[in-house]
Amino acid sequence: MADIPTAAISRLVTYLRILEQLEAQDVSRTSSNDLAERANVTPFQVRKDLAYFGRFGTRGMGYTVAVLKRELVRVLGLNQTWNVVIIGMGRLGQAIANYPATDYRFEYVGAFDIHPDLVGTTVRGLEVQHTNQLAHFVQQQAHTPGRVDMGFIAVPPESGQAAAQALVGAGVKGILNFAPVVIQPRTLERAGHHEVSEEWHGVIIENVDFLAGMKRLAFYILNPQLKITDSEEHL
Amino acid sequence: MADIPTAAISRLVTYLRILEQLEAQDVSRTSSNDLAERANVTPFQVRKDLAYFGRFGTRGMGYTVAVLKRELVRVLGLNQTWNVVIIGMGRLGQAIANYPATDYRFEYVGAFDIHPDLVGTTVRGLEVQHTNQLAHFVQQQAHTPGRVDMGFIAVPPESGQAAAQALVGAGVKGILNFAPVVIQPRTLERAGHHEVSEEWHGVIIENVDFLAGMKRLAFYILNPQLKITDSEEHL
DNA sequence: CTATGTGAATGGGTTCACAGCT
DNA sequence: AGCTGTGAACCCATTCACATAG
Repeated sequence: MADIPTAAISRLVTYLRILEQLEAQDVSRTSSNDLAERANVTPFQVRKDLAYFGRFGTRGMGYTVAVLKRELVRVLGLNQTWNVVIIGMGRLGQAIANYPATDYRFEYVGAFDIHPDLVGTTVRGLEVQHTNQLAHFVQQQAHTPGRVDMGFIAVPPESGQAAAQALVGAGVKGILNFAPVVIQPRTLERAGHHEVSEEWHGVIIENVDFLAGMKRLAFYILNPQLKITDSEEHL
Repeated sequence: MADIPTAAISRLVTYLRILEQLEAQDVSRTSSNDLAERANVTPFQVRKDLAYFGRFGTRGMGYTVAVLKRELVRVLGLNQTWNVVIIGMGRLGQAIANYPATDYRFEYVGAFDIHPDLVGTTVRGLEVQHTNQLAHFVQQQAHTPGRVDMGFIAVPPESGQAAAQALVGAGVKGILNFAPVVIQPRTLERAGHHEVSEEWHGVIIENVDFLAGMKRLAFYILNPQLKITDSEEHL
């Protein structure tokens, strides 16, 4: 397995969501055509995306919803538990923690903030700890079932890099960054150097930035002639 | 102006954020190299992206922060007011409405929900109205300075399409969708038909989906060999 | 000499046509 | 016959090299 377009991964997530929907409606069979229509892509795209990972259908028949769903869950790594810590428990962090139906065994195991008013409060059953406890907490959990797999950054933009640094320094390999700032995959002191420092090696950063979404939307509304039927349909 | 990669727009938003940062630090000049490093892209990319819209630099010198910032603000359409309604005032809708420093004149002018416990409450100075008032509200504001330019969808996924339909039916041309569902650019009854119905013509949909972000992150952590230095750096 | 702006080349993602099962 | 799976064609975004301006 090598060389898979990142956009394909985003689409797989969409296909999976559609399959869940179909299963909830007791639909047991589907096709590349059906999936394509529901995902707003072409049937070619659906088949190609799936082909990166295997052969999940039956020629002449289509796909079995349950089978394809199971396979996509496996491909995406959603049949295992992912333990998450959140840094920044302001309104955004709280909204994330309390978002309903975080299906697929994403478990929030730690919540951190630096604000005295928040430290000690309880959010979704977690006592908010001071961020300076993060490294200690992560190392404490390292060899237990509560091992920290990902960190979510929900702090103000000016604290984003420091939060990322704290996570990476503690050994966390995956970051979902909600702060409107570009996380530099290197230590701050070394910014300017292009070498990725050792502790940042293999760290994955995903961004979720709704302020950017607002601004893109403004642009596209002003420039509708750039007929982007999908704009960022699959982000 | 024609044929601009959608990814370029995402990057412009990033460049603008960097320019704001530089301005706040009283840095008055920059270069494609400097911007590239801060945005985690190549200098070629920066220059090409800017070239789609004009010539903003001085050869041999670089860019003036204030000038480039002003030009990007203009290009992105952020020197005008954008009036926004939010549908869905649960935790997510509230977090969005209260997010600090929604700079650049995005103004929340209406908040809607169908839940009786929420209707009538006040969020960021707005009285939450019942969603069935949406069309009336939008039409009432249509020819006033409070004209609705965009709608944000922050409802549960099963209500996403209905919320979009309500917005489009009311004449709103831009949708920022936070619900984990693919909005179909057609009326529900006509789903299955490929023609985009009249009222959906020219409607722009942008998606912000953090559940999808979590799932992509899980995949990339499991498959680090797909060395995606940027994964979805610019979404 | 420095750094932008841009036409040309490259590379990779999407589209296509059809081969391959059922 | 029907629909998947896939090598090849195509197309478009990124990369590059260099001409241009200061």
